[in-house]
Amino acid sequence: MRAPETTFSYPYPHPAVTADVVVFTIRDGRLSILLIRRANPPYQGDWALPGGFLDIDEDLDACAARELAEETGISGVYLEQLYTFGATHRDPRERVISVTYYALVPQDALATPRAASDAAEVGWHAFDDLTSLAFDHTEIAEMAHRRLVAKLDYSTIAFQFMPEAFTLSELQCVYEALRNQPLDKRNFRKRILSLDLIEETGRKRRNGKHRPAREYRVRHPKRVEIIK
Amino acid sequence: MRAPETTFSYPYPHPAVTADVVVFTIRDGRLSILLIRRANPPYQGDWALPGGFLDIDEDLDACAARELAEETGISGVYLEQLYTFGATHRDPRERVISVTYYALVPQDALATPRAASDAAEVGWHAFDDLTSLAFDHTEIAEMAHRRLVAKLDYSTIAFQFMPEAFTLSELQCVYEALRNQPLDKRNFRKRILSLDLIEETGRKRRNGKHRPAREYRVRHPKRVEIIK
DNA sequence: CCAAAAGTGTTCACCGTACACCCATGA
DNA sequence: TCATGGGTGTACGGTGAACACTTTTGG
Repeated sequence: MRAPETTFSYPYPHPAVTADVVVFTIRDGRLSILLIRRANPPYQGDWALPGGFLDIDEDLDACAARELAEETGISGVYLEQLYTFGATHRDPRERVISVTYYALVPQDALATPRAASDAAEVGWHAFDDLTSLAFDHTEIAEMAHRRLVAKLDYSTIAFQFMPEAFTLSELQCVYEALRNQPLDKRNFRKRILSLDLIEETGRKRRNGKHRPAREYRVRHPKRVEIIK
Repeated sequence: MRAPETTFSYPYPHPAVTADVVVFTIRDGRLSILLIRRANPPYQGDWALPGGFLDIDEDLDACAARELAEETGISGVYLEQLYTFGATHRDPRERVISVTYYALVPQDALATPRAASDAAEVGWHAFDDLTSLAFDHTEIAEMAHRRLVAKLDYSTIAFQFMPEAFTLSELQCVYEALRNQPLDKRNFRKRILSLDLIEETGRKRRNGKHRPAREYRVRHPKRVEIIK
């Protein structure tokens, strides 16, 4: 550390620090992310990730959760740190270090996210249709997507997208949306059930003019963690 | 973003930002990390990770590389961002956000790292013998270790520990040190060679009173990347 | 009885694992 | 000739992938 230890704090200029969040969900069978249209310059009118400045006495994780709640009304969801972006001119106003997170929101939990005062608009956007976002947020969203897809293979992260009760077909749709490819129904069900992670609720889901599907729930919701 | 857009910069206090690096190598068949004994308070006399404050016009990655070079003389090695630690009181002096990295140093490249002016001492320590470090650096080192071990399974990261020319036995020692368990020689060689990533140099290594070992090198040193 | 999604087993190829002996060299 | 690490092949079991038909309901 280069700080002169005799002074209270490091005497050189400090950068600003923000937490920004890539919020994923599955809507209509498509992976989607939540964006905010910027009400003010820079990038006024562009879509951006929810996020904001770190309070000086606030933990990083708490900042991400708070900004998410303030700007979109979403709370209580899976939230994990992704990466820290700190290129020197990523924000034209001043030096800003962005500690980024990604969040996974269950399919049903969303109704409509509410817009906060400093956001002109909040909305879900299909990930595949993203055009360019404000700042370096496109790059951030792409990294979050790569991480999410990679984690599918060695974790049970996909369950974070499910409501409390769900059917195996719904779960399969989530996997298919994330991988962007169809899966074999029999192999999928075999693999999921062999994890011994979900159990039948006993109820059935009537969903149209066809055979009703069994409902399942996660056995121990507290620890839907990495398996492997 | 909550910043009033009419002012040039965010008017609330900014935290300090540091880059800290967990430097790994293999010494005498043991995974080791490079530590610096702190010359000044806080934690005076304790061992800590190399690292230091971010310059206001410097990229994060550049800061990590610079601090590593300044404090230990090591440069040109594999360096990857790990995680960002930002608990509110992790540094007693002021609010400090630590963007952490880990580095992998080839076995031979090291002679002795040189100590910088503000470090009383620099030295390699067997990872398994670590006692507690300054700040939250123990936690950081443990996370880096978990990441390193996890990456062994789906990447070719272990080659970063190898000098330009090496034998298969040496490579196997590296894997064994990282996993902390012995591997079958035949299976190991089969797996490594099937990657088609290394080639014989044509030379042999004479290393005592026994059969000489073939030397290998990485085929395309530029892209020893994730394989899977 | 027809349309639509739910539900169900078997076969095969591949890969990771277990396992033991001969080879080349220096002393 | 002996001690030491270098170098080699096969057999087995488990896992992931391919693949098609019957069941249950609503209209």
